[in-house]
This record gives sequence, structure tokens and C-alpha cells, in this order.
Amino acid sequence: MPKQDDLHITEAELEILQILWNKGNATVKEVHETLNKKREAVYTTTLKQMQVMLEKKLLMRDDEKRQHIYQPAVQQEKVQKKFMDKLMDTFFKGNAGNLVMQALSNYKTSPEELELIKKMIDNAKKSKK
Amino acid sequence: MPKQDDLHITEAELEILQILWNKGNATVKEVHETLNKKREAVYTTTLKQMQVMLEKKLLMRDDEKRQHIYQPAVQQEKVQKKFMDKLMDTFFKGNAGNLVMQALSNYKTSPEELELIKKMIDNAKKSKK
DNA sequence: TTGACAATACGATAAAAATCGTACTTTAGT
DNA sequence: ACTAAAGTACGATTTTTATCGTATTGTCAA
Repeated sequence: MPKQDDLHITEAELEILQILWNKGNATVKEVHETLNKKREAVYTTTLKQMQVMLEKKLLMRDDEKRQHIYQPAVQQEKVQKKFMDKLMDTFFKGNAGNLVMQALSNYKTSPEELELIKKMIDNAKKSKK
Repeated sequence: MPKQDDLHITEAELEILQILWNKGNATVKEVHETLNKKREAVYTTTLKQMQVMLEKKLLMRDDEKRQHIYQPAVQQEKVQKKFMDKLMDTFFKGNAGNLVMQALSNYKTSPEELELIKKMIDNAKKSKK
């Protein structure tokens, strides 16, 4: 059985969170339809999933109206950080530079963004002195 | 049930692969002991896990001698790429610059490495011209 | 050659995650 | 009031993943 950490988010849950982080909030129907664009999904499965997530406090909902409106109850940044920590540990032995260079070589980045990164590095250096 | 992709690697499997990527190859005993430093583990569980991984072709082994010697049958780089692709898609909407900046601000990086990154960016720009 | 031990093999089971069918509820239109 | 439609609730089941106990096998030393 997987080692249970406080905030364990499964694959399916992450998919749903991703949608809700993008939209801010949404009904089950909306989430389901978005999901369906990527892969086949059954409505009640999505619904159930979201109900479970509500119970696990991964989501919040407004059930004033008949059509409940859901939103994330966990910060994207938090989850992202956790994910990145694992990436760093598993593949880069904690060496961020390595990760950065992998990212730069695997994915194309606009010149503007590259400039931005350079500036960021310079700033970091300056403030360190 | 999780969408089954060709090369699905579970949490426990990733832990074991990580150890084997580091060591190059190892016996069950070695893997188990390494694992045990991080968390409690039962020998036969680790053994079974590795046997399953062998069957799934995630590992290879030399069973000439009594003590079998295992090694990874999947490239670290391949799995890493997959993991990063998911990170990019889930959290950064495909924007690598964003990922890079997150990495730089979350994890401390040595000045030497920062220099290296700058150089890499400059090279990329030059070759593009 | 036998017994202790170290190792592997493997089935049964448990636990976690995902799926789906069916029942129930609310609402709006007639 | 009745019915259809559109939701939600939720239990039962399936699938996947992880765990562990027991059996079996090979090795070495006395």
C-alpha cells in the first residue's frame, strides 16, 4: 500500500484539480465536459470523485443552488511545490541547476523569457553580495 | 482506475528505480537496506516488488549466481522526461520559463551553476541566430 | 549428509483508487 | 398535480497496487 502522506493526491484527483485551478470554480458538469475532451469519462464517476475530494477537503463547494459549484480547497502552489520536490529528489539529487538545464533543453522558451531568467539570476547574485 | 499508459510506474516502483539508477545495479538485499533507511520495509515485499518489476520489464537481472543482481531496464532520462512533461502540463501550461523561475526561486543554486545556466542561455540564443 | 542460513518464489490478502449503476431529489413546464 | 429532465447521493464492485506469510531451494560448514 502506498505510503500515506497527509496530503495525498491521486492521479484522477490531480486531473480534476488542474481543471478547477484553471477555471477557478465550476460545476460537475463543466468539469466532466472538460475531462471528456481529454479522455472518455462517465459522468457519475466524475461526480463521485468530486464528492470524495470534498470529503477529503481537497475541494470546497457552494450547494446553495441546485447545481453545486466546486472550487479547489488546496493551493496550486502547494501541490506544485510538493511535486517539484519529488522531481528534484528522485531525478536530480537536489541539484536545481541540473533541473533548470534539463527544462531549458527539453522545452523551447521564448527569447523574452530567457532574458527574464537571466535578469532573475543577476538579481539573485546581487542581493546575495 | 488510473488510465493505463504503456509505461506506468507506481510510487513504490519509482523508489526502487531511483535506488537502482544510483547504484547501477544491486541485489534485493541492498535495495531493501537502502529503502529501509528511508522508511520501514519488509524484505519479501521489496523482493516481490522487484519480481513484478522484472516481469513488467522495468528491471533486468542476472540470476547466474544465487544472489540475483538487478539493474534498471528503463532509462532514467526517459522516465524523468515523462515526469517533467506532466509537471509542465499540470502546473505550468507548457511554459518552461515559468518552471525554471519557480525552480530557481524554490531551491538554492550555487553561483557557478547560475553562471552555467546563463552561458547555456546565451549559447541557445546564438545558435538560433 | 545434514542442519542452519540465506536467498528466492509465489499465492492469498489487504488496502487504495477508480468505476458505474441505480435510487433519490429538485425544478420547471404543462 | 404530474411528468420529464437534470441533478446529486451513494453503495457495490472492479481494478490496481502493495503487503506479507509460508514454502521451496541452494550453499556451506561441521
